Amino acid sequence: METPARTESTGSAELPFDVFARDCPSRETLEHVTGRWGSLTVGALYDGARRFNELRRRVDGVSEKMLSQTLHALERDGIVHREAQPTNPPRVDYELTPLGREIAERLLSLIHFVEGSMNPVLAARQSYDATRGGR
Amino acid sequence: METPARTESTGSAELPFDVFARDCPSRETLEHVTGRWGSLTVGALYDGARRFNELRRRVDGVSEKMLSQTLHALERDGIVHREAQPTNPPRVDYELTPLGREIAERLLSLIHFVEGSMNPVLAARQSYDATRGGR
DNA sequence: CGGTATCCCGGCCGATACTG
DNA sequence: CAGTATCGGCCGGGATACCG
Repeated sequence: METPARTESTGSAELPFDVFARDCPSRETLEHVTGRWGSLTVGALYDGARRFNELRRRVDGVSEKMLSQTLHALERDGIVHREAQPTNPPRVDYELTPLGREIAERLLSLIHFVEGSMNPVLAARQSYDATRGGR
Repeated sequence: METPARTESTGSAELPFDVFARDCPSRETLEHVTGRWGSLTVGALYDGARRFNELRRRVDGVSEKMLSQTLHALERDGIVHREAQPTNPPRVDYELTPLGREIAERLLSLIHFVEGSMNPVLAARQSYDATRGGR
């Protein structure tokens, strides 16, 4: 595994990869992971391996195309492992890699916090809308 | 206004808001926070208050329109606080609310981990592309 | 079951111009 | 400086049809 080099200050010039820079590849990977379907897919896989249609049911609202596309991007980034069994009917399992698991932990921390913060958020929205009216 | 006595803290039991459900408002807020510009904007504000164009420079590549739109969504959700001073020239500061700061911590944990994982990610990409041949 | 290929629409997003 | 208004391209993403 890699060394947990402690870098918590933003704007640090020490890291070779800076997500705030427009051309940094880390921005792409971050979007794969935080994107509309990426975050939910990674989150759904944290429980364990799942099959395609199983995943599709869990990530409510995702289309076949988008799930397939999302899984490919995540597989390419080494976040998801795809294991196909040449049986009939075919069975394919998707599961997080060790890297993916670490990402999922941090993602779920965020997701759960957001879920638990929705009452304040909804209150803030009402307050905002009341103040601004329609504009 | 009557306030629900229920705590908004993370109770491991069944949450009223489930991001995996298609119609849950938490999914919108999650997207505001994890979206292409939302994640970078929240991350950039973790250091402290910033002015509009200052923020625009920090979040490399964002347009005025998208930054404005992103900030409005975050403000409406109670994640960012906007403070305008009626001076000339005008000066407007954006800063995270306490809620926003908690979200930013979790987001930055993810961002920094992704930045620090880019070498394995890039290696995985090359391996994937080599296998598939570039299709 | 587990996908890929194709069509196509809505809206995300950038560019530009304008206001206070 | 701190935005809003408008236009237009492009692509995210849903629907459908089709393969192994």
